[in-house]
Amino acid sequence: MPLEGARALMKLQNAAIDANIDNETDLLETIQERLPSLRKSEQKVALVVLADADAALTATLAVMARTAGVSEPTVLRFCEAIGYPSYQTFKMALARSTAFGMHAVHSLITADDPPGQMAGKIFQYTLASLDRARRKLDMTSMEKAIEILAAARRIEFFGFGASGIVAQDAQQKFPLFGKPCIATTDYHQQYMSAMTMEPGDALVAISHTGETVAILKGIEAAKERGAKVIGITGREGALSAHCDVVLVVETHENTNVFTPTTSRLAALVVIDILSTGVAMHLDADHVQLFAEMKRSLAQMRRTFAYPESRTQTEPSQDSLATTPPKWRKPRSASGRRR
Amino acid sequence: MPLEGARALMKLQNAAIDANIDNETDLLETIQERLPSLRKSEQKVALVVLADADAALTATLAVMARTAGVSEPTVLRFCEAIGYPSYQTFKMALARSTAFGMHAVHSLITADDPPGQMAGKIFQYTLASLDRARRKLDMTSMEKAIEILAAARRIEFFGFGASGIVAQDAQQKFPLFGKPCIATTDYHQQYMSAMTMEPGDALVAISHTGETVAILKGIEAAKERGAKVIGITGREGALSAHCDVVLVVETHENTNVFTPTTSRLAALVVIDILSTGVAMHLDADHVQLFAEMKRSLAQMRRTFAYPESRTQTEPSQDSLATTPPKWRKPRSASGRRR
DNA sequence: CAGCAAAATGTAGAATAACTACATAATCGG
DNA sequence: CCGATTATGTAGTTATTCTACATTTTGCTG
Repeated sequence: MPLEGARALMKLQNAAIDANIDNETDLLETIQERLPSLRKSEQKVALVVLADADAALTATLAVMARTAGVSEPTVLRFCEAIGYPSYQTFKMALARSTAFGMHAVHSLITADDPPGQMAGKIFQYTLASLDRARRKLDMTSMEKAIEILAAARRIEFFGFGASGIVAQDAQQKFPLFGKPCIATTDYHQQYMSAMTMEPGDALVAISHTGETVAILKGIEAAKERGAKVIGITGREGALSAHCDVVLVVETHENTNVFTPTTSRLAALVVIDILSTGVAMHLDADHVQLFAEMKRSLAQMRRTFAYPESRTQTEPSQDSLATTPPKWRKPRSASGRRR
Repeated sequence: MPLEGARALMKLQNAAIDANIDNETDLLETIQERLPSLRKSEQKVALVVLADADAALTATLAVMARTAGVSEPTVLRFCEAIGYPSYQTFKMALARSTAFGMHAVHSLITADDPPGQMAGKIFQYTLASLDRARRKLDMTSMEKAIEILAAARRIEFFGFGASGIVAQDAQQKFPLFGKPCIATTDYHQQYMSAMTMEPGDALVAISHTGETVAILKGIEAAKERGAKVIGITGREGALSAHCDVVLVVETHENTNVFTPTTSRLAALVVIDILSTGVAMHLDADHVQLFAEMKRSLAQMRRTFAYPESRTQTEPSQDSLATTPPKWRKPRSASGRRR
């Protein structure tokens, strides 16, 4: 009797975990994690799925049971244990999570791949990495960061190497919303900038490793001067300790020479989100201004263009929505969403 | 009799088109395109699927038939017409293609969205855009570009604005493989660089619009001096005419103020592919060199790091594969792959 | 280590879903 | 308006999923 109660409770807890499975974590990853908590013959099923997810997609319940060497109901019980009410539901979820082949990421790029295949793998790897970043990103921190940036008088972006590129990208974006902003990729200049910061200013420090000492020095200086500091990094580390808000952008690890660097791409998407978030805090006038700027930039390109192409109209750039933002920070303490 | 033959032929042609459906084009897009060629009651089914793809995923054949107001076999005939042999196969394909919600892209970002939702939409939009770029990218041109870059003595990257960022990213990548390479984002410097180019040099011109006149001037100058020119652009345009190879990176259009600029991200992935392709042309010595460089960069970061984190080892960076590339251009005329 | 309880797995058959052959209705050219 | 052809629906067959129950295995206690 008490054991049954305990089991029921466990089921309930599982259900609670399950609730966020379909949206937020990769199914294959989940199966891997739960493997030890599964029953022996359910594990057989799990291993078959992990071994060849694509095959599992086309497999019928009977086939699945046979290849795993178990009975059909066991397969069903496996589905239930993972958090899906039926075999079909499970297969659908599996189809979704293997869409861009998180699983295929492990089929690394080798020197033997012909170019076409290599390109496909790089795209796949990139997409999978971004998807991972999406799932791992903490929205509460994101909201906090947006609040800080929206309230800031001016914004500084610090970064070296690939992160420097991200900083420069940010520099191109934020001023559009009337937010003075500078990207600095030189150590000395960074330090100088940091020393001139004041309360009400914001510093966005970008460092994939989170350990680059030069950046940390800049952060400390800015912090002492009373500025707010937002960190964008690949993992928790020395950087985290010194920031008001840390955005951890988790991508896949660089496992061999040929795997592309996806961290900068994910960081760029984060910049997109931040800048859009800040843009939403703007009032209608600014949005109008922004729309006009975009339009006239397009115009500028056309004017400078070759005669034969001058007639060609730019269809997309002109159809700019100018809806004023109705949403504005609802309550500053409303961080807890989802 | 002859009509039956014609129909059989048409089926065959459809099958030929179908062959690349699952890999290369988005299913919902395909359904939209084929809509007019479908029979009346099949169209009803198509509309139901397009209206709510997510609902279609969980729907059983009977439910599907009922909501569309047709009979079950009609739904099956619809699946066949779209190119899938069975309802199950179709559903799997649907699950895959809606994984990152190409369909949801049309649910634009509005000022009313709370931050969490906005971030989700931006990620979704970005992923969908990259996926589109992947499908539309021409591998034959890609291979040609890699050949040119691998053979080049030195490489120049030209770009303005967002494309300038892409150029700088390239500058950080290519030198790793012992390929002298410079990114130039200043018009005058571009022109000067172009004028000093020689046969055997390569210019990569990046322009999303493909109409920016300043870039075109640079291309012409480089071309006259006998350099090879590769263009990276968002669509066919004035740029195409002047390049040896054009890489068209198609993303989704910028439809409103808040949609992020995904073109630069897609271009960055293309740079990843190009640099990896060039890296594969290297001999073992260079790969070794590259691996060592990566290792020592990690070492450098550690040395400069804070004391408390010095003990922490960098796990991934050290496990670098050093397999020499076995694949080298198979035949220069073997462009036709896929 | 026997023996019992509880959990784990399998068996068999009921229920449901997908598919096929054929019949009827709609459409179109002459 | 009629016949030929295509489009759609009906009904029945086969395959698949699911459920209730039986059997085996595991683990624990005297």
